Order: sequence, then structure tokens, then C-alpha cells
Amino acid sequence: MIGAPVDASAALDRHWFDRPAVELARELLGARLVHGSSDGVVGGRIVEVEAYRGPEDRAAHSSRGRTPRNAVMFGEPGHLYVYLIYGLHNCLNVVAGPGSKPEAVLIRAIELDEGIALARQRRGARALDYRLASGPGNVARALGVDRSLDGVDLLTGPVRVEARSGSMPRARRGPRIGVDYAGAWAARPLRFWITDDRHVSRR
DNA sequence: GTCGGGATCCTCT
DNA sequence: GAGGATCCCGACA
Repeated sequence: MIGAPVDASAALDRHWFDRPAVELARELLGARLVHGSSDGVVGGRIVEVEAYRGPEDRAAHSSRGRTPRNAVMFGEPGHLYVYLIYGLHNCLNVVAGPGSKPEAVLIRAIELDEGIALARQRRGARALDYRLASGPGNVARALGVDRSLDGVDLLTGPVRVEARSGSMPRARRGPRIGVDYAGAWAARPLRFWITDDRHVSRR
């Protein structure tokens, strides 16, 4: 990405998010995710994502219908869906579309390029640089995101997505992780990651 | 009210 | 590679 042109049209609008999760997932690779809080700003380049389809996808939270927990998924595209998993870890999702179709993209890994010192403070001194935001739970910890940010608008809120500058990076796809319970859906290649990027959670 | 499972991570062996 | 941590959420009675 060295020498990539700075794209003055990088500002996103609602329409950019208003598309199926698979399509949005690919577009998010190489885009930046940034969280500005009172502690400071932490952000970086998205290198690994998973697409969760509408109600038909047995691995998706929306497959059991709308509940208070997943209500954000059923809302407007371009919002942040945050949930707690295993009672320990927060996971960040970008709500996709089209329209109010409850699809979302899980952010699995980021290559941090801003606020690295703060991220390290949040993650602990022992974490390796390239693992600071590797894995869904680690992304949330490094960025300082928890469920209090569930439902925030990614266009106007403290958590923002900034469009990729330059061309789409080379990417690979494969089955999602940790969804063995989802039957045939577990085998579908709905996980996307940037080829040969060491920040990806599982290679 | 109770119970079981889960889109994970870290440590220890 | 295995296992424990830890608790919310949804299903069911």
C-alpha cells in the first residue's frame, strides 16, 4: 500500500453500507475502522472479516428472529452491532443490508496504524504487535469498544469506517470460524482475509 | 425461575 | 492441542 493515492472521496454514505453482507465484507477489507474515545483514538486497516447472512444463515444471530440482543441487525445498514460472547469477549459487527435485511459483517482482525500505545495498554504488555487486534475479541479490546456502543451510527458516531484508498487488496476466502453448529452453513466460504497478512487471526 | 450453549482467548502442558 | 474462564441470552416450564 506504499504510495497509495489518498482518495479525497473516502467519506462514506449510508448507501455504501446498504448491500448484502458478502459484498460489504469484501469492500471492508482494506478499509479503516477507527474509535475515538476520551482516552484517545485507536484505528487501523481491516484485514479479516466474516459475512453473516440474513435469517436463512443458521450461524447468524438473526436466524432466530429479532430479539433485544440482535435488534440492531434488523435496523438500518451502517450501524455497529456489538454483542458479548462466552461471557467474556465483545465482538464488533457492521450492519449490512440490503435495506432492513438482518445481515452483518464480523470484524475479525485489524492491522493497527493509530493509537498503538493505547491499544497495547488495553491489551496488556505481553501481546505481540501483530496480535494486538487479531481475533474478534481482541479487536474490541484494542479499540476499547463494548456493548455501550451497540447501535451507534458508523457515519456520525465515535466508531467510524473510512473507505479504502487505492484498489481492492488481494484476498482469500474460506469457512467461518467457530460455527460448527450451523450445519451446511458452517462450510460456506463466508470468511474473507487479505492474502499473506500476518495480522489475520488464523492462517 | 432455571438451564444450557455460545461468531473467544489465554495459559499450560 | 486441551481445557478453563465467565455470564449473557434465549428457550422452556
